[in-house]
Amino acid sequence: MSVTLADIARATGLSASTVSRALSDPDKVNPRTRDRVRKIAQDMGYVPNQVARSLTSGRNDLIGLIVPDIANPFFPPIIKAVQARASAKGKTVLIADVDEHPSDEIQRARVMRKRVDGLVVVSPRTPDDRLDQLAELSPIVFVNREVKGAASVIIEDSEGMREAVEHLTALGHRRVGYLNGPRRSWSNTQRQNAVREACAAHGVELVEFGPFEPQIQAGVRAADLVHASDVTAVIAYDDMIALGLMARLNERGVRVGPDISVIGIDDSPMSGMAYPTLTSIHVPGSEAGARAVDIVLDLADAAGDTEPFVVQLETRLIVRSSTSPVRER
Amino acid sequence: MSVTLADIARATGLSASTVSRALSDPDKVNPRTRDRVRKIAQDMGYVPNQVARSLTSGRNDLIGLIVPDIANPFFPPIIKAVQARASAKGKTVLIADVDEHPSDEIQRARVMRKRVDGLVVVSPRTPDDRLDQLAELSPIVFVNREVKGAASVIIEDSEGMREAVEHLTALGHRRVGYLNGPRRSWSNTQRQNAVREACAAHGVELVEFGPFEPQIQAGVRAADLVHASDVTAVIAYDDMIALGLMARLNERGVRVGPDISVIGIDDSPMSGMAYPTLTSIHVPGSEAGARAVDIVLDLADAAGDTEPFVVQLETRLIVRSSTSPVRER
DNA sequence: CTACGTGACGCAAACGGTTGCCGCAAGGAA
DNA sequence: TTCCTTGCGGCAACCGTTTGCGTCACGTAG
Repeated sequence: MSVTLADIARATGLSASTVSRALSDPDKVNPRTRDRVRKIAQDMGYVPNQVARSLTSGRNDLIGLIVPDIANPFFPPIIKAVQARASAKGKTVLIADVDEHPSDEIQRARVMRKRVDGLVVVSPRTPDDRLDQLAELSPIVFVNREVKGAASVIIEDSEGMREAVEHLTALGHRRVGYLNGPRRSWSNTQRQNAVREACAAHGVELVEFGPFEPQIQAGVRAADLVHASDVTAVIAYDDMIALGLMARLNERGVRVGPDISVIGIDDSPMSGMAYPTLTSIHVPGSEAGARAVDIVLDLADAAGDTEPFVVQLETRLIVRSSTSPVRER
Repeated sequence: MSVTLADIARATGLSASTVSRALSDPDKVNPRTRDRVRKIAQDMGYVPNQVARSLTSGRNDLIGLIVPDIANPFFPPIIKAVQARASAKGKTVLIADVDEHPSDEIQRARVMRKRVDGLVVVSPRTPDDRLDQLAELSPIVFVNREVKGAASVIIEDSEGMREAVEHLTALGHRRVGYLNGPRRSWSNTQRQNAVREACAAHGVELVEFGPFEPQIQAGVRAADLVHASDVTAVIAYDDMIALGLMARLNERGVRVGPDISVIGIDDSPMSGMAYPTLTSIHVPGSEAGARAVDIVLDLADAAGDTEPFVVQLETRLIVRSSTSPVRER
C-alpha cells in the first residue's frame, strides 16, 4: 500500500519515533538526521496518515461546519470564508448540510465530534434547548445565534433595519410590509423585532406577512399577498424571498421600484444581478465565518479556560434600484 | 472524557470484542447479549470514535469532494446532491474548495486520501497530466471530465448546444457569438467544439470572444465587446458570464430579448430569477453528483476489480425569455 | 580519573477500535 | 453415554502515529 513511518525508519536505519520527530517536531533531533530523514521521506512519497495521527494526538486538523442549506446563496460565501480561514491555519473543513432540517443537527454534530477539532454551527432554526445540547460538544461556535454559555458570532440586525426603514420613509413610504421568515427562526425573531422597533420609531405603519420559507417559491407566493394589500414597500426576511417576490411582481406587470419598493436582507451575491438590482441589508456573512474559525481554533487550543466569546457584527443598508420614491396615487 | 468501548465492556462484564460486535456486527452475538449491550451503550451515551474505527477497518464513512468554487451557483446543487446521496449511504462529505486554483488539487487530494473512502473531483480546469496523478488515488471519480483509465461522469454538451443553435436559427439569428470560458478549461473545449459544429451544421456564422473567467465581472466586460460587434445572439460559456452580460446590457439600455438574445449554460438556479429570465442549456449537475457518489462507493467496495465506468449525461435547452426573434434592422 | 549533565535517539505503551482465530459449553445425533 | 457440531464470546494482534521516559555516549567540570 502506501509508505508508512516504519518504512522510512527501515530505509534510514532509524526508529519510527525518531522519524516521527524529524518530521513533526524538528527541534528534537539532530539537524543532520532531520534533513536526511526529510529527504528520504520526500523521495519515498511519504504522506502521513492523518487518521493514525489523530488517534494519538487528538488533533484532527479538521473543523466541522454545519449549515442549513448550501443552495441558499447566502451560505456559500460563508462557507468559502470558513474554508479560506481554516485553510490558512492548516485545517480542512467538514461540511454538513442539514437541509433546513434542524433535528439532524445534533446527530450530525455528535458524529463529527471526534473527527474535528471544533465545530462552527450556522443554525438559525434549531430550538434553543437543542442548541444547549450542542453547546456541550465544545469547542463550538455559533454563527448568527446567541446561545447562553457558548461562544458566538452574532449579527446585529437593528442598525441595518433602522437604515432600511429610514431610507423608505425618506422616499415617502408610510405603509411598509415585512415578510416573516420561518416561524422558529432565531434570525427572524431578531429581524422582526428590529423592523417593529424601527417602524415604531419612524412612525411607519407595519404590515406583517408570513411566515415564509427562505426560498424563491415562498417569495413568489408572497407577491400576490403583498400586491393585494396596500403597502407601498416591502422588506423581506431574506434575499431569496425578495427575489421570488420581485420575479412574480415583474411577471404580473408590477414594476418593482416605481410601483412598489422591495428590500431584501443578506445582500447575497445575486442582489446585484437581479432586475431591478435589489436594495438589501448587507449581512457580513464572510466576516462572521472567518471570525468563527478564529474563535473555534482559539477554543480548541485553550481547552476551555477562555470565557465564552461573543462577537457582534453590524449590518448596513446597500441601496440599489428596487427602492424608489412612493408612487403618487 | 468520553465513553469508550472498554467502559462498556466493564459495565457489561463482557470483553471489548464482544461489545464491538454487538454494536457493529449484530449477527455474531447472541441477540440477548446484543440488546443488553446496546441498551447499556445507549444509556452511557456511547458514541463510537470514528477515528479509531477508521484506523483498523480502513473505512472512513467519508467521501471527499473537490470543487473549483463553491460560490459559483452551479456547484451548490452538485454539492447538495453529493451530500444527499452520501448521507443516504451513511457517509459524510469532506469538501475542498480549490478556489479555481488547480495546482492545489493534488495536494488537497493527497491529504484527504487516507481520510476518505473515495474522492469525487469536479475539476474543469486542471491540466490532463495532473489529473493522471490524481487518478492514481483511487477510488476516484471525475465529474464533467474524461480521464483515461479513470471513472467519470461526463456531461455531453453537444445535444444541448445543437438545440440552442437550432433555437436561435428558428428565431432568425444568423450571426451568433460565443463567449469562451477559461482557456484551459476542459468544459470550454467541449462547448467550443459543440458550438462550432452546431453552427456549421446550421449555416450560422460564429464569432468567438474571450476567454473569460466564469464570473459575473467577466460577463460585464464581455457585454461591451458583444455590443460593439454585430452578432444578434450570444451563447455564453456559463450562466455567470451570461448574467454579467445581461446586467451590463440592461444598464446600457440594450434590451436583452428584443435587441439581443442571450443563452447561458448550466441552468443554475439563478437563471429563472434573472431579468429577463435566462434561456440556458440545462446541465444535470445534481444527477452527475449523485451518480458520482454511487460509482465511487462501488469502487470503494469492489477494491479495484471493476473496469473504469464512464457515465454520460445529456444536456438540453431550457427556453426562457432572454431569447427572441431577431430584430429587424 | 570520576561524576555528572546533556543531546540524540530508541523502547514501548498508548490512542480506541476491529477481526482472525481459538476455546468452551451446550445441544443434537448416534 | 459419547462424540461432534455449532454458536457464543474472549484473546491478542494490529492499524500508523505520538510521546514519556530511559539509555547511551560524549563532553565538561571538579
